[in-house]
Amino acid sequence: MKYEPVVTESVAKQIAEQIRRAITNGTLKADDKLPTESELARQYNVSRPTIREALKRLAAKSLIRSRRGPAGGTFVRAPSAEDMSQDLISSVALMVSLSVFDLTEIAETRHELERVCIRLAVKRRTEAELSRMATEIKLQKDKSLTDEEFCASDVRFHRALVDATHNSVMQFQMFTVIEALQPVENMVIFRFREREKTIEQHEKIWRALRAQDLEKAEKAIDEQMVYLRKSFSQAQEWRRKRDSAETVA
Amino acid sequence: MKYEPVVTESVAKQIAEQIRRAITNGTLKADDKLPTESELARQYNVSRPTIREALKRLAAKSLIRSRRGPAGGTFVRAPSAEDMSQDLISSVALMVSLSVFDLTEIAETRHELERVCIRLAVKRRTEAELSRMATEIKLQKDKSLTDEEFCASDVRFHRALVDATHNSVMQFQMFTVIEALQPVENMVIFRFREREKTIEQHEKIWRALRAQDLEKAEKAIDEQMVYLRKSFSQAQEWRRKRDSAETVA
DNA sequence: TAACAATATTTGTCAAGCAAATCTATGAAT
DNA sequence: ATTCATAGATTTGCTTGACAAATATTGTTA
Repeated sequence: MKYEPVVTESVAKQIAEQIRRAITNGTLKADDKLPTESELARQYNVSRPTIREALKRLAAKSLIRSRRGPAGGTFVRAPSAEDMSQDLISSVALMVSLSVFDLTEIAETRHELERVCIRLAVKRRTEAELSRMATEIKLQKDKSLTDEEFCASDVRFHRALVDATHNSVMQFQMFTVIEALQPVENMVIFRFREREKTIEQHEKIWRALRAQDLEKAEKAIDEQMVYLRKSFSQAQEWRRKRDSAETVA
Repeated sequence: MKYEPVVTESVAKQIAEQIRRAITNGTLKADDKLPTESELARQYNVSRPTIREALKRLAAKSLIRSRRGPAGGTFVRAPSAEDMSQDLISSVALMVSLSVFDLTEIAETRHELERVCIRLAVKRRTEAELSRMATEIKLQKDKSLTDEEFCASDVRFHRALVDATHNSVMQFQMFTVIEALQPVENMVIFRFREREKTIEQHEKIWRALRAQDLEKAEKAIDEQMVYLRKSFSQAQEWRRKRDSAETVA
């Protein structure tokens, strides 16, 4: 007979959870130093390897960092938005590769979020973002750019657009979907998209943003997305054909 | 003189990263069994505790799970959207408590995302979601409900609204901001919001959704958010006063 | 045949210690 | 006296070896 998975959680996990709570509820603050591993082992009445397993769990979530040496030890680390963004992006990438998330849904979400961004950006964009975007557009016109460089510039352009919302939560959310779509988007750009058309759309967005013309801006975003989706389904079609060809062969 | 933090990453971290990549790129699939810890230790030429530290890092990200016994071992676990959502929510909650994210920004993001949701939901809502929402509205009218129960019902109402988009990525994103705002929102409801007004707004949203009337739906959402923000700033004001009073005392 | 017990396998934990990093303080050379 | 090098001291990183607990399998007995 099969046993049900045991309910008792490992000591290491419990300790990790306890420390995590201490961080969450403010008992442990950023840059606070935890006791040494030996000290923790004594306090919790467990061995040092067990403590280490607990700490590694927290380190995996970048809640703590450790340094060796006399002034070293384990310190609480305030997770930055960047850290979390990176984590989230890699998780989403994994789920896309496992087909948990559908690319079509990601594309739709991106479109809708970008519409939101443009609404906010039209109101709040500063010269800083406008000039960042202008720089990228200029760069994109350079015919000697490789496809990789062009894609990277495309990402930077959209990042500047998101930054123009001046809302860090919005940025956080948006980066996730932008990055999750990036592999496919690169493929699309490599195979099907003409640079001229992309640049033209970027310029439309930029002009609308500079003029703070919401209507034109939304139209530009929609147009861009219609085009991206068309290329995107072309790419999927192409990939479908290639896959079925491989199956036959 | 201070040393720069050492560049060499720990062996355990490298191994964890290697296994993570194997999962990401499909070399290891869901429910695949990894070699035993001893076997891995032999393969990587490290000790078992080191392997365990690596595995615990992955377990912390719920990429693997372990069972004891002869048929036990370490198995690759396909992370579900639920897992990830939970992870993300707890991370965001932490960052809110550390003031990395501003509540005003979260509120704005939620408003904008909810506008997006309503746009999609108006087109795609099914009877299932409509009836879930109706159930909650009915429940909310029960005067004997505790504040906690009322809040929980409020969350379920909005969850149904998000589900009506039938876009799992959108749901994923939305749950994050809903949950991140929840503690404050509860406080607001407890102290400042009148239930009748909240219910009235829910009903407006529901009717617009049933009629698939986009204009009315957007208006209802906007109205709700104006009200929420007003209560929200009242609550912040109240908290500010309480804090400064404490400082004086 | 069915219930039960022994056994093997695998993760969980412990113990003690060495290695590597790195800060601090001491001492030597200028 | 000041600066530089060097020798501890301290803390994490890692190893070895072993035992404990969980649990599937296999054999034994009623």
